[in-house]
Amino acid sequence: MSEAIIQTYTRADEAFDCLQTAIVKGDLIPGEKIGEVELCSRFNLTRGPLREALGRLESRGLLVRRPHAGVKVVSVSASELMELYRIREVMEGLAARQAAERMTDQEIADLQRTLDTHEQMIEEAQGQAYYQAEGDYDFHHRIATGSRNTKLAQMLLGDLYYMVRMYRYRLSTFTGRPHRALGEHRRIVEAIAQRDGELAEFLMKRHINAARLNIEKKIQEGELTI
Amino acid sequence: MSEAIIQTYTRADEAFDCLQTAIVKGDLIPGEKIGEVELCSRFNLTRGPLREALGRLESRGLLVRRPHAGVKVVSVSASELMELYRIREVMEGLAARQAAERMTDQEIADLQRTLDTHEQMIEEAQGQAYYQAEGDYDFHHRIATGSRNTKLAQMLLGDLYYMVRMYRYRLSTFTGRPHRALGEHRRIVEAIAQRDGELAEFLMKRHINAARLNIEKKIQEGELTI
DNA sequence: AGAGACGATATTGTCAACAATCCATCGAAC
DNA sequence: GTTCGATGGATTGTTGACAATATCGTCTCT
Repeated sequence: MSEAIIQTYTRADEAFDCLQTAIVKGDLIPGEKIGEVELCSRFNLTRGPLREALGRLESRGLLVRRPHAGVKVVSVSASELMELYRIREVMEGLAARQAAERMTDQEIADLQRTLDTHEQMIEEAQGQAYYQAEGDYDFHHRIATGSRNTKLAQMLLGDLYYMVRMYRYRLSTFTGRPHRALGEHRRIVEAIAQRDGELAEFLMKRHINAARLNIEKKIQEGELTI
Repeated sequence: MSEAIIQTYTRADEAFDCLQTAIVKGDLIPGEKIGEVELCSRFNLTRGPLREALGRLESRGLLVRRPHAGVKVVSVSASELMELYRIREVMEGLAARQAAERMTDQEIADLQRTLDTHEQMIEEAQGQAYYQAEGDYDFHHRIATGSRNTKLAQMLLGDLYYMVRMYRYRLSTFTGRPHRALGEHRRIVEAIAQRDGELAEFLMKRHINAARLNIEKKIQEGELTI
């Protein structure tokens, strides 16, 4: 019954979640050395589960560990962030194509309704970047799971998005092209609704490429500093 | 100044490597439940480092853990294996394109020499699948690192290849199209040498797609059972 | 004064014992 | 005979203490 839902959470899971959100939100500064005992007292944990969580986070690339030297949050350079977007481009392109082939009509309808609420949020917030970022995340999340490709969704949602979101929180000023992005989202969903996988892939790749170029331009103009 | 800095090996690293190779080589059967103490006695470890390694392996998707219930090696279905190849297709396509843009002339020359030795191995072994598999792995490994895309290489070499190799060991009979694969490898390297990233991406995607179709056909014909 | 070496200290890596939880077997009731 | 429930055993999760190692400060030598 509800037993299937109740996943008994272990201390290590708790530690993992705490650390992950702390890293993403920027509470733990990249490059800074962190002591295990400090982390334990900060999150009310003991070192056993903490070390297990550290192992998981290291394997996901969110932090690096040198034996006997401590852990530090990974610091990603601007060029590395651009590389992340290149990876997103091809992977989410695949996700969009497979989503067009496999999403149920129900899911597609939900997705379209979601875009409506996004549009409303944008108009209400009038430039507030946060909602746009959340809406964008929501959209890509649904496409990833809609691909029905377990490993693909796992890599996108478990690895890449957390690293990208790390930067969204940090440079709180988001890309700032909400209307344009929403239009691109709409066209992608349209292609998915028509079951045109090839077009969906093309549009998604172009969408992410545009976002990358936008960030790249702002960095070169000095508006964004990483 | 190379990374000759001896990274002190910790017990957890040792456990991680042992378990990973054991899973890949098939010493640990998918689906089977494994006790922690059994693993400890098998690899001469204590439970502390072992649990840390288990956390890493779980986060990489090589095994699943249910709290208080034990761990088991992940069992991937045939369709999921095909999904893995779809992911490889787009990611290695990107790797090939970036490799064409960024590999040094020296690396490309090395890569071409590597293919020569592969050809020799194939002729000598005359159908021995093992060498072909190793050569194939070697080739794709070099392309991934040659992309100079740290995260991309990490995802390919750290996640995907291990899951794919898991199956190569298990169904010891490999794809069995060594000459054809070698020819495709040669054309990819040729494109890289000419710095034609677009062509390299196209050829790499077609190469992996062909491998996927080959395996898919054999599965449908009943020659391969997963 | 600068550079290298040495040692103290604090931090990490490891271990073995304790507590919490699940699974299987056994028993009883329908 | 079958199904449901409880209890015992085994296994996992957690904890705190112990051992190994890197860093930092100090000292000496050039």
